[in-house]
Amino acid sequence: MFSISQSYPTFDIQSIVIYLCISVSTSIVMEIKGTLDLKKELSDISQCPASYVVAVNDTMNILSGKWKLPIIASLRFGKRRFKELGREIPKITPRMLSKELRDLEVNGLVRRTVYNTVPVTVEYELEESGKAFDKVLEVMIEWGLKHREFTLQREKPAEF
Amino acid sequence: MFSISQSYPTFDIQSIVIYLCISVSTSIVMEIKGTLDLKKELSDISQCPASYVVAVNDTMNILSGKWKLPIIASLRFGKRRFKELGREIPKITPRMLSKELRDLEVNGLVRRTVYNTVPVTVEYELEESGKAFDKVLEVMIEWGLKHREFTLQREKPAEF
DNA sequence: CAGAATCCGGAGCGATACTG
DNA sequence: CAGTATCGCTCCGGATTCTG
Repeated sequence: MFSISQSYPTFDIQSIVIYLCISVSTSIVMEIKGTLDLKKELSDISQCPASYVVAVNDTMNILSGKWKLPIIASLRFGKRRFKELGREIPKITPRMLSKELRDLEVNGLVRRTVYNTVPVTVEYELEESGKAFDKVLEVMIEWGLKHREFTLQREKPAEF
Repeated sequence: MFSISQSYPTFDIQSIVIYLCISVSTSIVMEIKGTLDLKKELSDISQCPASYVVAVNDTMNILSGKWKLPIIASLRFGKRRFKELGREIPKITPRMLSKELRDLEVNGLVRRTVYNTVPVTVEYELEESGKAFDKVLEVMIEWGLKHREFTLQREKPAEF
């Protein structure tokens, strides 16, 4: 629906990598997050390569944690209540479900709605960003399939 | 360069999610990996939705670990020796560098070449899959930027 | 129903020292 | 140079119990 080159003309995968080296060690990322004015950061977002680091870091935060993906996956089918999620996601405990849902909520991927019923009803659903996360999943699948295909070809050359 | 719909016509993000629920809990994935004949798996790869789970799991294995991304990032610039990587990636210890490099090697992302010099010289470089991983990074960046943009707009609506 | 509180074991990672 | 070996800690996540 929209191409990378259109939206972010200065996108250059080459330029990010050096920043990535220092990114995941969380020092610089935290610095940027903490001290920078958010509005200013937004205005620079398509120019500054450092923003790429933050972007990757953001994505990694979503990916981190054992249950984030299953939860997002489950919510893709539509609104879910706490217990429903617990049933749909095998082996997850209420503690983990609660924690991961809160993470996703503060990160703006999931919207939490409380209804004044007795007892209380709580519904979770994906925000725009949560739905857009499909794109990341798609590429992960695509790469994973390709990678497997490639690896199998290389590892069994003498079989034929 | 190639679109998902072309390469994997049966690709359906909807069908994967239910599988994803059980994927990251590693039970089914391990089952598939261990018991299935690899050749058979390869032939089914564009049909079986379970392969999506494995694919995502593969990608997650790459993403896991604090130093995998920095290492890949560093290797994108070309061949590197052990010590060079150690210098380019801040704060990484030889122990972790060694461990993560071996992980990447057995997963087929990095090729390790030993030269018969005195003392020994070892060079690391990205395999095809490693280079192709750019695509994943790109989308992560794209999503991260969009996500930030979207989140900032939502959180500061009354400012104007 | 929708969680919070507490306890606890293991994996992941760091620091340091050593080796072919 | 290119790693390995050992120790120790932190924190993620599981199990269980309790609450508004």
